[in-house]
Amino acid sequence: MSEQKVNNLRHTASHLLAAAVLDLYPKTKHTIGPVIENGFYYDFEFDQPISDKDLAKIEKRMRQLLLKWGELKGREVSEKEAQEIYQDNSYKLELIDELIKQKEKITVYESGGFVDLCRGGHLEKPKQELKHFKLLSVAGAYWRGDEKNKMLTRIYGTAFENEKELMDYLEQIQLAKARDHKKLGKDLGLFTFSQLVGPGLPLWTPKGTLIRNLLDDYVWQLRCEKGYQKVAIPHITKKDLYVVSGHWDKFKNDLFKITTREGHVFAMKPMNCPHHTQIYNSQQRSYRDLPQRYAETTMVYRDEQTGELNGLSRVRCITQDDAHVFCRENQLKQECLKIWEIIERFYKATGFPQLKVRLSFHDPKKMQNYLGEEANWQKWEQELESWVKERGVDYQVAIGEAAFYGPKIDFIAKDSLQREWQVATIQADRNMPKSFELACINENGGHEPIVMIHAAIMGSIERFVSILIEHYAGAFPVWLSPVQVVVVPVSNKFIEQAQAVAEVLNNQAIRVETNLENKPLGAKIREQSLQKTPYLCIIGDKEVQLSTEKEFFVSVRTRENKDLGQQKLSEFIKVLKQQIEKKT
RNA sequence: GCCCAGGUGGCUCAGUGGUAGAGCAUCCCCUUGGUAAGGGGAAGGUCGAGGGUUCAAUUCCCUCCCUGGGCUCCA
Repeated sequence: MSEQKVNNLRHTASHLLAAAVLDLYPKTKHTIGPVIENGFYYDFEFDQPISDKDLAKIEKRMRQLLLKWGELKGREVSEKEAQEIYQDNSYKLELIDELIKQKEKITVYESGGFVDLCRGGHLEKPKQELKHFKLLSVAGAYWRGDEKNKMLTRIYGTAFENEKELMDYLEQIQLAKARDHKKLGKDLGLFTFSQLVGPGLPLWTPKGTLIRNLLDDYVWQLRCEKGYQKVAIPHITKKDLYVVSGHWDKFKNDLFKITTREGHVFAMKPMNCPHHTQIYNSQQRSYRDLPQRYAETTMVYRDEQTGELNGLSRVRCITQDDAHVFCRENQLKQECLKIWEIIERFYKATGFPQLKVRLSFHDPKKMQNYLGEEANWQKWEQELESWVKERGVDYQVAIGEAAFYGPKIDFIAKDSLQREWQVATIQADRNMPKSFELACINENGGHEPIVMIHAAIMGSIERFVSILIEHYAGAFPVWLSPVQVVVVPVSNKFIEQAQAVAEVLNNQAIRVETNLENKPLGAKIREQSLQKTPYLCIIGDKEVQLSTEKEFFVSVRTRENKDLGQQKLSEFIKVLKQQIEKKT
């Protein structure tokens, strides 16, 4: 089905939704109802609260009204007529005013007695073509997306050309729910939240911590190869640091502030770059010492509004795998490309071989949001774009997505449900070096301003782990599995042998557990499957018979329900180690 | 922060104006088993917190806390 047709389908459905709502709740004011990815919505001002329990009723009315709907007939109306139609609807009047100001034609479309301000694009035969739609949820949304405006009630829905596509889509939503990291994180015992500790402050269990550390160790391994050095900084600072960096001005409402007993204002660090500049600036730097590459995985703290918090995806304490490179202009490209290389290797190993590249640029219309001169921004952005072009990768440009201090190369991963997540980032920054007067002594003995690169591979470890959990539905690759093997005796006659096998695995640095519970094998297999442990080693009479003094035999079973049969323990360990080494 | 919906044992959920139930998990006993749940028993909850209405509140009302779906924001 063509994209245009789907859009028309959904656009028509949104009109029908508005018609049904006005029919059921005549005092409602309808506002706008665009088509979005995977569906449509319509925003209303209701005179009474609407909840998702009302959706079935509205959907039913939509189907009733549809019986009377023919083609939506469009016509141009005069300014006066338009204002008359919507005399009681301030939202539509605002839209009409805008059309007038922009000297655009005002058109309305009508079907089944329902008239809506619209520029067209509908189905020709709604009654026949609009069959497979569903209302999905109710939400609040500010008029025109501005929090200063009134909050309206948004109804989300979707429509497809045939029943199968609709059902597939609804199933997709269910699938996503089943692998929600908040659910799996609990089921797999990776992290938890405590009401005493507070919202947005995850607590990591031993298993979850293991995953965090494995990921972080791998990032460090890759960075180490590129000449990075670890640094460490305190988690609070005098406010003065952020006044100089510009963060105080821009983000002071989002900082956790601390007043000392002597009345000085401190803040929990919301990012690390200003601290790192002070390490760079702790001594005079020769051009020979550059680049200085500092890496630090550390938590930052941001006073996010409670409504913005969500599982691990959005938290108040974020672990960043942060790095800052301080270098000369002529080293910038090479350093950025090194980071790019790290990013590619890391995402390949974590199951995202294809990354999309996004250039996040400033918005020329909103220069008040950025430090520095616009002409410079353009120059810096062209520079980034030229490197990306040189590498010959596809990319998109996102206006207004830059950091306030510089443009970014952002990397976007696509997960197994085809959802996209912004992950790694490389940012070239001349503003903060200027604010902190970062320089080096160059070949001529002069002070030369330097450039600073901000680079995160995972970005936020919390968020990255949440993406990984959902990407793998909790079935992590062997190298990341908190428990790689569970050893299970068929009955307690074989406990001793099971423990001996586990010890061998443990001595080979395999993460192994034994399951000696008083339960039948089937129950233990079920547990392995639910916990997504990659391998189960089964020890029973047959394995004991095969085993010798020098060599244990085990029966191996995978979490994918495959029986790999009896094999030598040493052979199994070899296979395991290969998988861990190759990170598969 | 804003709109809507929720919060009942560790988990998933039922239920009621007269202070609570199920399944799974836990613990104990029996069973000693071969590829997704063996059987029995016990223990476990001031029904998110505080206030109000009432003879009586987990249930009705208010405030707050927390969670979810969105919106706004995101260095």
